[in-house]
Amino acid sequence: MTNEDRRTLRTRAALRAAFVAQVLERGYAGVRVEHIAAAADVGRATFYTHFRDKEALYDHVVEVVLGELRERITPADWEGVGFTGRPVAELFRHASEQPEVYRLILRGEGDGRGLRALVDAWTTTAYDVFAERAETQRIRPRVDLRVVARAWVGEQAAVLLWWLESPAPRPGTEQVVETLVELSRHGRYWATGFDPVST
Amino acid sequence: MTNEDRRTLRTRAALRAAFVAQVLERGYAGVRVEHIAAAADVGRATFYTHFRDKEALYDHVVEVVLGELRERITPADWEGVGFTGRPVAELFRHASEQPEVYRLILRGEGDGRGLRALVDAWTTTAYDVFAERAETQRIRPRVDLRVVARAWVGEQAAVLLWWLESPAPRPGTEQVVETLVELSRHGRYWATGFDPVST
DNA sequence: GAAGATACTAGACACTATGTCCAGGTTCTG
DNA sequence: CAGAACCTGGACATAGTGTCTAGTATCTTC
Repeated sequence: MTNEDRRTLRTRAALRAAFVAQVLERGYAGVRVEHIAAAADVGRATFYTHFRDKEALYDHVVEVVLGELRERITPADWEGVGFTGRPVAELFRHASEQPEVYRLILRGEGDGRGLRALVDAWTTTAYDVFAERAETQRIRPRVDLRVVARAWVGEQAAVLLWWLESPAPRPGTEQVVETLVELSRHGRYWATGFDPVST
Repeated sequence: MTNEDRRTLRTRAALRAAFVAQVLERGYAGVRVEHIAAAADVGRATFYTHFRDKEALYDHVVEVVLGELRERITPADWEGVGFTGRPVAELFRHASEQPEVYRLILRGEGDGRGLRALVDAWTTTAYDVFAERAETQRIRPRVDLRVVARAWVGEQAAVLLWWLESPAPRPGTEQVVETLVELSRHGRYWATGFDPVST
C-alpha cells in the first residue's frame, strides 16, 4: 500500500464521517454536497473525484458498516445454547461504538436503502442459520422460518433504533439484549406476565 | 359539503394515488413534481395550489393511511384473550387492501419519515395498552414494556413489508398473523422447535 | 341560462444545486 | 529534485424548484 493510497483512504474516511454528521444534523435530503465537502475540510471538486454523487457515498458508508459487522461475527457465535443471543449482543455492541451511523441507517435516511440493505443481510444470515439448524437436527418447525427470521430482525432493528435515540439514562446493552433473548425464549406473553388463556 | 370541495377532494386523491404509483416506479428521490402532476392528469401549477412541495404531499399520504388505520381499530379490539391478535390481523388486512402505500411507507421511502411515523404511532398505542393492562391486573412485568412494545411493532413492520413484496404464491394473511401470534405466545424457540436448554 | 365563485391552466421567472471540466497548486515518494 | 498522485477554485451548462400572472373551464345558485 503506497502513500497515495493512504491519502485517499484518509480523505474517504473524512468524507464518510462528514456525511454522517451532516445527515444527522440536516437530514439526508437537506444535505448538499458542499456541506459534506466543507465538513470534511475538502474542496467541492474533490468530493467528485471520490464519489459519483451523494448516493454513492451513502452506499459506501453502508457497505463499510456491514463489512465491519460481518467481520465481527464468526460462525461460532451462532453455535450452542441460546445461539441467537451472542449475535444480537455483538450487533448492539457494534452499534453502540458508532451510534451515529447506525442511527442514520436505522432511521431509514436516504429513502430507506441502507435500512433495507442491513435488514436483508441480517435476515438472510439468520434464516440460513435457522434453516440449517432445523435440517441437521431433523426438526420440523411449527411455523414458517422465513417469517421467524424477518420478525427476529425487525424486532432488533426497532429496539436498536429506539435504544440509540433514547436520551442519557437508558438501559444498558446487556439489559436490552437480555430482554430480546427472553422474548425469543419464552414469548411475549410470558415476559409481560399476561396469561393468554385465563385473561 | 359544497361541490367545490368535492372537486378539491378528488384532485387531492388523484395526486395521492399518482404520488404512490410514481414513487414505487421511480423511487422517492427520482420523482419530479411534474411526474406526479402528469400521472394525476393535472397541470404542474395545480400541484402547488394543493401542496407546498413533494414532502407535504408525502406527509399527507401518510396522515391519511394512519387515520384510516386508527379508525379501523377500536379499543374493544385490544380486549380479552389473545388481545394482540386482532389489531395485528386488522393491520395486515388494511395493508393488503392498499399494498402500494404500505410498501411505500415500510420501505422507508422519503428518508424514512413515514416509516417512523407509523412505527411511533403503533408503538405508542401498544405500549399504552400493555402498560394499562399491567396496571389494572397488578402485574409486574419481567421485562421493560417499552422494549416489548418496540419489539412487537418492529416485528410486524418487517414481516409486513416482506409479505407485501413477496411474489404471487405467498402465505395468506391468516397464516402470517397466526405465526406472529404464536411467537408472542410461546416465543421463538418454541415455534422453531429449537430447545434453548438441551441444544 | 346568466352571474359569480372557485378550481384549474400554460408559460415565464429567478433561483439553487448538480455534475463536469480545466489549469494550476500542493504534497508525498523514490 | 523530479514525477506522480491528489487536491483546488472557479466557470460552465443543465435540470428542477417554487412563485406568479392573466386567462380558461367548471360548477352552483338564483
